[in-house]
Amino acid sequence: MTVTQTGRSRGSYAKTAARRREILEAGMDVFAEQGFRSGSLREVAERVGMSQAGLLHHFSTKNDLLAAILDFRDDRDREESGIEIGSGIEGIRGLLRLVEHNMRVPGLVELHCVLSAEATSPDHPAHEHFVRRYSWLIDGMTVSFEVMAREGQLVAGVEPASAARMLIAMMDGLQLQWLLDRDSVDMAEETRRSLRPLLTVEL
Amino acid sequence: MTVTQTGRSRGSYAKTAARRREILEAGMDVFAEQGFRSGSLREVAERVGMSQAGLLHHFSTKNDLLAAILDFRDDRDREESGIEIGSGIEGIRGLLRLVEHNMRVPGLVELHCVLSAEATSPDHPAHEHFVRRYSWLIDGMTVSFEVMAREGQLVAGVEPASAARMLIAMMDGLQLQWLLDRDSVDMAEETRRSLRPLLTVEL
DNA sequence: GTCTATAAATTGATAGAC
DNA sequence: GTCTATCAATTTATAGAC
Repeated sequence: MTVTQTGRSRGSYAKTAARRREILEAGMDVFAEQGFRSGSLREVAERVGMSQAGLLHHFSTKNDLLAAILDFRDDRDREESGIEIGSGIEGIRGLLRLVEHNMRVPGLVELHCVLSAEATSPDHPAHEHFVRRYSWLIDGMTVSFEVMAREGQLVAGVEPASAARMLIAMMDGLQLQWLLDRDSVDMAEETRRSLRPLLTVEL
Repeated sequence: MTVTQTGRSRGSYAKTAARRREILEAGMDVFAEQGFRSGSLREVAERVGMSQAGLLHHFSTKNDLLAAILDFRDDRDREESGIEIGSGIEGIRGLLRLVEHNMRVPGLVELHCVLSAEATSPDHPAHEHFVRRYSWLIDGMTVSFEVMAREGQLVAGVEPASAARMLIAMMDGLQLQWLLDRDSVDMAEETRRSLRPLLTVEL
């Protein structure tokens, strides 16, 4: 695509991008605290110090903002786990790194917890997103456990598909417990502990 | 307390109780689908065929209705699991019965999933309720696993407190996966499978 | 016990000035 | 790019008739 730059300075592009980013972060906070349905654009706008109409210049509908947030979150997760899914034990280690990082960002954990629960409703604007995400994630982890099984890293009798489901379920359930009482749970340690009886190797 | 019955027939009591119950059930449906914060009293009222003001005669605020729903749900769970928490392997079996029953009532599973996520927010009207509920539940299951450890029903090296946390986390996480795609998961079977490596006995 | 009417607040989105 | 003003819809809760 050829773009003809007509007087629009790099500065204004950068500023707009920075503004979008600010809105994105404020949106994540608000939707984490109140959920998407009951979080308001006005509240998001206030937190970045602008009017609600001003916000809608950057994201033209509330659903647009949600979509941008979901993309942003997925990118971050990929960076933080730093690994392709489905790559044997390194896939599991990547997920554990993500859990460790999550314990430093309660807001993001709350966002995931609240949005994924809301999105179980078929008419929620993020429903399809979460259905796809979980199917992708569990399929990928199943492949990882299959690879591990072939390399003798899995205890006999452990079903790769079940182990994958179990690991993801564990992570989600621990997040809920952690959000309700942060001091009581070490998510990463509990996750490792629950994997140990399934593996013949150390993580 | 002495009550002077002045003309009020038994029938009208029964009718009121039945009405409250109808509202309760409709409320559970609405809050399951839309969450508490964004579910509306009007919608609940419509589903039982009455006006929103009429509903408020039975539950004088929205929070009142929520509190009644939470109590009702707890009673049902106790009945359905049919067992005291903290009683060894029977405690775990009770929980498994509850999981089996839950697969026949998706609405109740969705209600729990959505409300517990919403309630991680400290200013949510159900926050204290869920904090207490989880601490009670995990403490109780910890005792159950401790009893099992003493009776040699636990594999060596399994921490009762961790096993308790893990079991609850697993159940919650599987509920989320099940709500997003009901055909893909057998919650009860997956839960049993995840417990097997921890026990020296059959469930 | 249930209704209509209404108050008072909040919501997402649009129009148009600057 | 941001604002003010505004619309139309929706919310919980109250007042008061029947």
